[in-house]
Amino acid sequence: MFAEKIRQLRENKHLLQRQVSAALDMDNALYCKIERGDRIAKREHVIKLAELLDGNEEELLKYWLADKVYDLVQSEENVNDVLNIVSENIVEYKKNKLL
Amino acid sequence: MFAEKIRQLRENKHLLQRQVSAALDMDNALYCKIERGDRIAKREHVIKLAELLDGNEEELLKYWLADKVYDLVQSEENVNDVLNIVSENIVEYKKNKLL
DNA sequence: TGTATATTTGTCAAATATTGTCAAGTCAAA
DNA sequence: TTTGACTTGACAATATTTGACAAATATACA
Repeated sequence: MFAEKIRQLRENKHLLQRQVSAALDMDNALYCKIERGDRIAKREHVIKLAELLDGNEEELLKYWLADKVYDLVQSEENVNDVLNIVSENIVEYKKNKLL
Repeated sequence: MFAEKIRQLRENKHLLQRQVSAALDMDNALYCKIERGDRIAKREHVIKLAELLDGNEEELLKYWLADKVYDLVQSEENVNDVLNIVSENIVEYKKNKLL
């Protein structure tokens, strides 16, 4: 998801992985893994990527987070049940947060 | 969410934290934190808890995971957008997983 | 009040997980 | 067959999470 998006963006700009990873001050092996989805980027990298590749930061962050969420729940049988519990209880969660 | 559930279950059985934590072979300070929601239990502990407190294991696991998901996304503005992305792409995610 | 027991909190060390680096690998184009 | 881009795997460096312990607070009750 996130991986595909940044690859698209990079290719649209005709940039090499090497160039992007240099701009992010990151080993290109690591960038490669991120772009292939076998490593998850850090939040700060997502933000830099959005800027660098002229992507929509908010959107990229959402896909990046979605990947992390999936990562967390993938082992569960009924992923949707879990997502629904979260969704239905957001307000409640926020309340408890204040304590 | 998960925290409240296990507290309920424990109180229903008239057990002390000390007793539950002993049965789980866990420091009771740690169990206390879990029951208050300031620490997240390990999966194995959730399973043992379900058994010990006569709770529904599957349900407890779902609430436990929901907490973890919320933990992950709470900083994001539109949590529901993120959850929807996951939900809508589960099939797609599973496909990519195979590679 | 004073004592005993239960729960909660803070801090630090140990365990685990994540992120980054390096060297070696594949692949395609020239 | 050399070159450049990308990929992979193993390991090192960091960061995060979990657990242990001591001390603080709360609750019950003689």
